[in-house]
Amino acid sequence: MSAETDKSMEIKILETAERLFLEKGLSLTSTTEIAKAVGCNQALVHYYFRTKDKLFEAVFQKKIFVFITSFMKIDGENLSFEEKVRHKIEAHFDMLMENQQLPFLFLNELITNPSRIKMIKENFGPLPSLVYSQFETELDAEIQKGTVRPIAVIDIILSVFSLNIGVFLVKPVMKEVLAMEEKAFTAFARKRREENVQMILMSLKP
Amino acid sequence: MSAETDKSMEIKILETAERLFLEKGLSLTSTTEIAKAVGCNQALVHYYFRTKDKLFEAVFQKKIFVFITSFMKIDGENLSFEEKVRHKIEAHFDMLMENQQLPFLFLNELITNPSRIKMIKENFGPLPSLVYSQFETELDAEIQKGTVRPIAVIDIILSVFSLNIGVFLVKPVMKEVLAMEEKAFTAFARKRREENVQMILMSLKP
DNA sequence: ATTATCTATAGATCTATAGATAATGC
DNA sequence: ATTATCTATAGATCTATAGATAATGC
Repeated sequence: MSAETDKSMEIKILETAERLFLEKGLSLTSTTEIAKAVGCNQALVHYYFRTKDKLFEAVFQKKIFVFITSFMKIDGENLSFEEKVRHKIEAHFDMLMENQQLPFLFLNELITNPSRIKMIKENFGPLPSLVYSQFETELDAEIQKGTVRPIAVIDIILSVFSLNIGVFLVKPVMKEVLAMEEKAFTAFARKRREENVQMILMSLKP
Repeated sequence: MSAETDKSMEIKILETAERLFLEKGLSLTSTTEIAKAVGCNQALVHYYFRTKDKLFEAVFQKKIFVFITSFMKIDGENLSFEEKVRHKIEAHFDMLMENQQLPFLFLNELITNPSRIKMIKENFGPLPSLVYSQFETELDAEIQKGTVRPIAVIDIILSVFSLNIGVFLVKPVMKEVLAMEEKAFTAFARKRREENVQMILMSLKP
């Protein structure tokens, strides 16, 4: 009895759905296809998750959680502000490295179903905004001290998101146009990780 | 006889398809829906474009063209390197401002149909790489002079793309989470335009 | 008894095409 | 005559559910 067969069907369905949704998005993945990949019949998918949309929501929640928490790690108190910023950027980048299709999944949903964003907001409660305002306090202190130029948190976050996510969004194009192999891309991404950190840190200089 | 009725059905279909594909992507737009929006029957869509995929390709080509040419404008010779870079970033940003759903369309296709990238490559011939290598020459000259730190063109392009596109990708989230109106977003985007220019220019400093 | 899994099917799409009719260009 | 437009339909999905059967927990 392999580990695979040990897993409950419910979990197998969820995991397969996750894989397929990440590969091809919600609308191009059918419950029929999920069932086929799992090795059960299509009715069972609906037995456990009722509707395709609820199944997707379960996957989406999991992934949103991974995404959001990566940016919320609270660092040790003994680090300098610059080091804290570096760690946050790197944590975010590393999460993306581990979950390379994640940006595509999110962006896809942003177009087709903006209402799912509301769901995120409601489900995560006050934790993200707590972390946000804590970072804001630290940032403002640095600005007061004159070690960081006046800048809003939202601008920093947007720059980090953009630069980090951009590396993975452009991946299919680079692979095609520059005939880049997976290994070459990984090397490129590693360089970009540091490049992104440097760009952000430089942009904070007064 | 309004201007609308004057347009040939073929053009009306193409324009409507463009609008719907940009709004909801390829897979969520049916030829039935396009026909309904145009005001003709569904068979006519196929009469002019044979398949839904060919219709999409026609739209996609047009949009890719807009996207690529925005980054290829050749500036006057009398501008400094820094000013040329600024102009390129701004041209790219302005094109996105005018075509805000474009990044979503592209990213959507990157996931579902990476082979369409190949099509782009083949259809545009050597022009993009000519502009690319001309920019590379100018960049290398600056690096030689010591006015710009050693950096590859691809890194600059990726940073510009990421920062510019990021503004529009994050728009639905900002509108939802920060309850931002269209007007507020436009103001935010205008600030980001200059912010992005500054970030790139700073990152080029030796 | 309850829960998990299957078979079968209704009903709603959707794409693409065949074939009929209307409009247009010589 | 040729081109544009329509009606009708085949065939392929796909989602969701009803109802039958098998497996499991007391």
